[in-house]
Amino acid sequence: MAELKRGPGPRRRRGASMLDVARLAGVSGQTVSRVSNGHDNVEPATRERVLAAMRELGYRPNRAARALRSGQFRSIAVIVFELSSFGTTRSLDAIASAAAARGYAVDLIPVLSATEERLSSTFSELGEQAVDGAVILIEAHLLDEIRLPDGLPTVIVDSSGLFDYPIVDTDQAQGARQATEHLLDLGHETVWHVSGPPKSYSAIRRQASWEETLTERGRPVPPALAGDWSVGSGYREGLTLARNDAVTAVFAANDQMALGVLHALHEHGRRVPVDVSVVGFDDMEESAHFWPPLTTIRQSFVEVGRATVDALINEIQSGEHHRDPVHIGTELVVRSSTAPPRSTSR
Amino acid sequence: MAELKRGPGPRRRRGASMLDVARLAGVSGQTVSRVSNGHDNVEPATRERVLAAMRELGYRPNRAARALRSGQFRSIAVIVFELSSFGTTRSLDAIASAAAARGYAVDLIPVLSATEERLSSTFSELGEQAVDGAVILIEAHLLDEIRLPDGLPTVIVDSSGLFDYPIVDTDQAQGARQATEHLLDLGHETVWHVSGPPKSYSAIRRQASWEETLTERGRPVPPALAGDWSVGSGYREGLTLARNDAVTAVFAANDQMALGVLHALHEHGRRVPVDVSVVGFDDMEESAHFWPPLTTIRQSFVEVGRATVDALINEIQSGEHHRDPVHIGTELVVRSSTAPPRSTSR
DNA sequence: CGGTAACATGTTGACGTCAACATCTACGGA
DNA sequence: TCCGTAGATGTTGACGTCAACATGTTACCG
Repeated sequence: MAELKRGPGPRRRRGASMLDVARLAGVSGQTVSRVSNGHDNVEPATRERVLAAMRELGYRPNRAARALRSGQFRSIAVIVFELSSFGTTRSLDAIASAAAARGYAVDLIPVLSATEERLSSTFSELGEQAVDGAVILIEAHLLDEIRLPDGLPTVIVDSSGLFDYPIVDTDQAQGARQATEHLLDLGHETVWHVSGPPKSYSAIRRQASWEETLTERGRPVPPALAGDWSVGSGYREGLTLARNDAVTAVFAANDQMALGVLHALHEHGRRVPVDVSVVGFDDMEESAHFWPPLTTIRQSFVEVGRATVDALINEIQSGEHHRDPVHIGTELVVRSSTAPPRSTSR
Repeated sequence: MAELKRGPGPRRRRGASMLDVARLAGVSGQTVSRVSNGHDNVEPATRERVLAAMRELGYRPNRAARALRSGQFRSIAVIVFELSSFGTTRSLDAIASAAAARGYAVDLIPVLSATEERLSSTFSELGEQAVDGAVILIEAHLLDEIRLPDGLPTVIVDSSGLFDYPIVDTDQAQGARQATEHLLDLGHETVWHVSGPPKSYSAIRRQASWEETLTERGRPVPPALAGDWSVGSGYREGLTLARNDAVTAVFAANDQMALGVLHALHEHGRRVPVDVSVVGFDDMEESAHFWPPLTTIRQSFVEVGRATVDALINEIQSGEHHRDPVHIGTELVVRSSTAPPRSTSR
């Protein structure tokens, strides 16, 4: 009976392993490992032979095996709510770059917005992810109902400080103060505020600082209008502001809502900045080309991302828990959406 | 001499393993594996005991071990150039969601924009990533100089079709035709075009389709103005258009550039849509609140993401290579930035 | 009441890597 | 000459999981 011939061994899909390289180079697997990891106790000639074999076989170390052996995945999870928000996107970008620079991969874990119930299941699955740590880019309040996996190093961006995790964030208070003071300094009697979602700590802090600044200066504090970061909410609240002739200065908690406010003001024929001045927060790329170009508060997402990754990787590698919050400074960018009030009434 | 007491065994950082659970439940590791994977050949009572043990120990399967055993990582890489572009962000979001729904993790691999040289190194490292496949969200032209890892299933979003990888993309031609025809139907003599970067295939196809539509209708084809997707470039080219009184209709290859064009037109006192009509492409959330609200072409990033992930996972699991490009339809969204020309000159 | 199918459960080994330890070689000093 | 030593290289086993196979148990059949 004819033998079953299967060619030169079963064509396995997997790539070449260390042992394949070792065989080809006529050395032991361990030597390949040493070359692969750049250890220096290898004869130059041997190293050459091994490298050649690697090249010939297209050898790539298997990360799964490495991770299994070392217990480290060299990758971190970033948990995001949705990417539509400008800030989140930029933070993610910055975090990914910073992580890559440190040799860590980034696992993107999206949480469905509509079905928040899915959140907890996502989190419970997080424990199964092949990651050494996690960055939470979600509005922190959602964490109330959530149990983070025990023992997984975690850093939160945007938080109340109520949680026992390191926190990295833009200095919200500073930014809101800069925005408010800029408008007051121009001569406005007071400043109205369109806030972010009432459960976001970033939003809360921006609002608190706006209020504080007004109070310090002895100005009346108008009721804050609650938005949700979206352009649409800015427009909605903007309509209210547009109808109120007493409004001469508005501080929106982000640029997107500021855009909505501009839209509403335009629709109602209120001129910007002649009748009403508007300030945003974020300095997204588009803001310089709004009509009129938007005065805003610039925050450094790159720095936030770098600091976040630093804090996380530091905790992963040292096991230590840095509780000190890190705050990244902000900068006022003046464009043409702000000007002195038409008639300085006082 | 006193013994070194170290408590109840060395406190290992690693979580409980299958064997720990097995021991606690008084069964073999294999039975735990069966419960863990939902096989049904386990006595209900035993299953209960195992589940209880899992709960008590907080057991989570180790993905590295699973991956090593099975040769599958259940994760895919998404290679992005930068996240600043709206389209990329939305695609990424959609891909991440679709992948999560299929039980795959997403590895975000950023490629530095400034140092394009880093690109190839990133790619060579890609082989080391613990992924089963890759999605390329980069402008495909960058791939010319790049060697993709052999044998790694890959899908390209935005491509010329020159590569031997499955391609998924919005139907650029259809969208550009809709935009151009909308303006012509309003009575404009012809349509000017601010294109995307000349090396992006999406941009090329939008431009080609714009040109073709004009030609079909026997209209003059003005020179295309080359932008690079950014607001700033839209503004720059917009200045040229604003100075030219012959321009009554503009089709910008994306909403961000359209915003720049609006800015330039405003600055030069050209009214939109009275003097000039403008159409964008993408329908980003902000577009409805530009001033005036932007008429644009809506593309379904969700569908593109889903189709991309489907194609990729399909290839991963079946090993088959679908070469047919997938095109996702577009939709014209009419807002107030377009209107008939002031005086229908003919 | 032996035989055996059907099912629950256990045992073994291999996936690829690398730390720890074991050998082996070459060379210098006494 | 012999030993010690340093450096190169090899051998072994374990990380956690799961497919394949082995064993045990029950129950039903003729």
